Order: sequence, then structure tokens, then C-alpha cells
Amino acid sequence: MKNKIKYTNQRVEILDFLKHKTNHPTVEGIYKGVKKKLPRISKATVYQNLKFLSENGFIKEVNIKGISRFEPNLKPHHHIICKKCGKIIDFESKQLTNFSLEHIKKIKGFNIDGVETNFYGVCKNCKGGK
Amino acid sequence: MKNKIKYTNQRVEILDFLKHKTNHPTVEGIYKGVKKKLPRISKATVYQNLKFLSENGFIKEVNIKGISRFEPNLKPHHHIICKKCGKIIDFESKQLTNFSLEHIKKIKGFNIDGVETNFYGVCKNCKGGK
DNA sequence: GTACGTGCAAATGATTTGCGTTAAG
DNA sequence: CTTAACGCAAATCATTTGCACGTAC
Repeated sequence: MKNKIKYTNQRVEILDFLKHKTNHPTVEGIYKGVKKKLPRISKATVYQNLKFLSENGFIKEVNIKGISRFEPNLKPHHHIICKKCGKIIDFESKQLTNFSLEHIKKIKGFNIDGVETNFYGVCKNCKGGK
Repeated sequence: MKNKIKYTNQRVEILDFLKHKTNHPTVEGIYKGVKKKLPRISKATVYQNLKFLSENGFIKEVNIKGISRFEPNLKPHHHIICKKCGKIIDFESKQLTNFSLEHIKKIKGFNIDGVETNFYGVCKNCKGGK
């Protein structure tokens, strides 16, 4: 028999931890968070599950400055990213998504199945400090 | 005295190697390429210079799937990225850039100084091999 | 009962750092 | 000369993997 997905405690708690997060936690952050509920969980398990969950469409992975971060928001959306601290703010806009997809369709005969626009700037916090 | 930039052989050759590349080489690729001209160059030097050059606006860094890649194209532009092999195609469009910037200005009072849209799909090569 | 998942520790891969030496200006 | 940059090896950090054991179903 093959591919029987098990809903283990670890998996469920990781999903639950991510559920309403909007701050795109790192692996480290998720590990620490889930550890409160499941003190014996290993970081490898967290890595394995995050990979599994994103490959199977339960969550989405974003890579900022070379490190992986995860979000539960599956709807197409865009990001505003602070160039200093790496903070990410989600930004949903069907108008922008559609415009981009239509635009590229006109320009090239490409077969695109996802778009995301990243806006870069400096957040209020970081602007204060210098 | 402080901050006197030296135009060393290594630095010049790295810049020169990147000059007309449109394939967004990785550190490894740049290292191998430059090694042909300067066989004694070390990988640390390549890393140091790529960091220096991108921090000082000579080149741009892109991070795809967690690994750093570099491009000489400093003009604002967008990317079409193959989800399978990671191939990146540049895609310049002032129209899209301007639309995005205008759009976000309307939505939020944000102070944005850069945009880039990433389109995801599967390239012809990868499409063939299922 | 039987895979699939877990935990641990070791392995890998990318990138950084410390430091004595070299070379650009 | 003086100091930034180099080369090398060791260190660090994120992520992956091998394997014996545990557990969801």
C-alpha cells in the first residue's frame, strides 16, 4: 500500500500554529512555537512536515534573503518586504494579480500559473532607527 | 583614511564575467567561470566580492529556492521562473512596473522604492520531460 | 500489523569569518 | 607605505539524511 497520509500530532500542531499567523514565521519560529505544545518535537520533524505541507498545498513557502518562511494564506497575494528587517506584509489585490497575468499573456505566449509581486521598502520601525 | 575601493583583478574579472550574462549565475558558476581567467581565485573571494558588488549597486542579487544568483541587469524588471529547474527569464516592462507602483500607492500610504513581479510556470525544457 | 512518521545525531551545502600574506593606489 | 583585498582553512547556519524506534490507522 502506498501514500497513506497520517495526521500525526506533530503535523496537526504545526498546521494549527500556522493557522492564523500573518507574520510568515521561519522554521526556527515554528519550531519554538510548536515546542510549547509538543516539547519533544525535533527540528527535523518540523522541517520534514513543513516540506510535506507546502508540497501538498496546505501552506505556502516564501523565501526572503535566503531563508524559508511559511504562511497559511493560500490565496494569490503580493508582499511588501522591508529591506532592513525582512518583515513581510501581505497585500491582496485581484486587480494587480489579474493585470499582471493579462499583461504577460499579451507580451509572450507563456504558460504561467502563478504570479506574485514583491514591493520593497523600509518599514516604519526600521525607518525610525536611522 | 577610510573606504578606498580597490579595483583588484578578481573584482574586475567577476564584474566582467557577469557583464553580458542573462542566465543569473550562481556563486558556483561565477567561481568556475572566473577561475578560467584567474586560476588561483578562492571561493571566499568570490563570495566577498559578490556581496560587495551587490551592496554597492554594481550588480543585483536574486534568491531563487534559497540560493543566491546574480545579474548585471540593473534596470527594474520582472522574472519568469521555472518551478522545476529554476531557470529565470528576465522580462522588462515599464508598464507593469509603473502600474504596480501606482497601484500600491493608491491602496496604502507606503514608501516603496522597488517592485518586481515574479511569474511562475514550467519552461519548455521541463515540460517535455513530464 | 504495517507503513509512514518521529527523534536524534551525523552529513551536507551554502555562506561567513579569522588571520597571516599580497598587492592596489 | 598603508590598508583594502586575497587565499586558505576553520567555523557557522540552514537544511537534509540515515536509521532504529514509535504510532496512526
